Amino acid sequence: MDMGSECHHADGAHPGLKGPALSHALGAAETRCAATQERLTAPRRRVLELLLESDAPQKAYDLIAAFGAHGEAAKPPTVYRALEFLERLGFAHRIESLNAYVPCRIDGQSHNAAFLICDCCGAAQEFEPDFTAQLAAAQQAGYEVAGITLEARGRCAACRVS
Amino acid sequence: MDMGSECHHADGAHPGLKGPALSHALGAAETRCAATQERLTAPRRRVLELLLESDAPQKAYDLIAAFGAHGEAAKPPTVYRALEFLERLGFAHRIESLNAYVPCRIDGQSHNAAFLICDCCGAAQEFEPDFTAQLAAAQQAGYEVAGITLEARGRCAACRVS
DNA sequence: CATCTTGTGTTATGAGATAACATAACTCGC
DNA sequence: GCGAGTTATGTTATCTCATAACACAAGATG
Repeated sequence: MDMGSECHHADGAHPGLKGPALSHALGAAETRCAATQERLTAPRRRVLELLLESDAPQKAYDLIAAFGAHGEAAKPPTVYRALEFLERLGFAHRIESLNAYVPCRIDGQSHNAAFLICDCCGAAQEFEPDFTAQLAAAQQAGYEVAGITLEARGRCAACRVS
Repeated sequence: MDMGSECHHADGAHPGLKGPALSHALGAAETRCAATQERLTAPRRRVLELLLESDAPQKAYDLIAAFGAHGEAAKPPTVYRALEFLERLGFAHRIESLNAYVPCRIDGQSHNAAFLICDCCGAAQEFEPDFTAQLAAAQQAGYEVAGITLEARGRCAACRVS
């Protein structure tokens, strides 16, 4: 992952999950899938695991390279299909401006997402979007909105200090 | 440009410019460049012209193919550089979720943009964004925001009728 | 247990974007 | 005008990102 060139701050905001926290998050995903007749199969679970473990947005080919337990790469469709599934169920989001993926950090799955992306350290913090104003504008224009994504770039608190 | 598979509505919202209207828009761009010591060189002007003429978001390789006056294609860097320039000056926007480009339809150039994208006919309507709520959320998280883009997908008024 | 549907494995290729380097064109001071 | 510095372009090659297409396997349903 390209961290930008300006600074080398660690991303303390989302350290990535490991051990029990990781297992718990994966278990919760299992539960939610079971409740909706969806199948969290091995490759899907593995990709979600990789996303949850990481502390920064992951490129598809990073996931492909890291997929195998012993260093073997996956084939691209394996990972892209898993990502498609995870996005559909709200377990992951694609950050368009980065061509990268993050696990969803907000509880209830929604088709909307909003990110604060640090140009400096590469961190992407998800926040609960309030799209009231934009939905009103859309309605006025006669649009029926199916989903909104918002991506703000700038500098995070840690990088502003330096 | 992929128009989606569901419908075949024409995009009446942004018919694309031609003749005097096109010349006027290009002239205005010249003026704004002159005012800021920027150079609207031939390739930049040509790419802006192609964007203004079109009635839908244009893929980079569409622009590359259409670049030459007599059907010859441009080399990719020619068009990508022009797009970079046009984005920097606020004459064009990239729509991340489409990998496509549109001319700016809002007067004052800003680093923010918001789009309503029709899944059905492919139209992308720019609207004046009110990011008050999101900027407040960003500030609370300690972020210094340099730019925001918002992309809403759904169905436009014309496509909802059918 | 036949069949339908959904998911996976695999190969190949398509689409989107940029690195690197040489050349040309502005611009500014003289 | 003209040399030096800067900005833009032309060109080749390559890199990154994503999907089409088809065969096979696994779970679901009657």
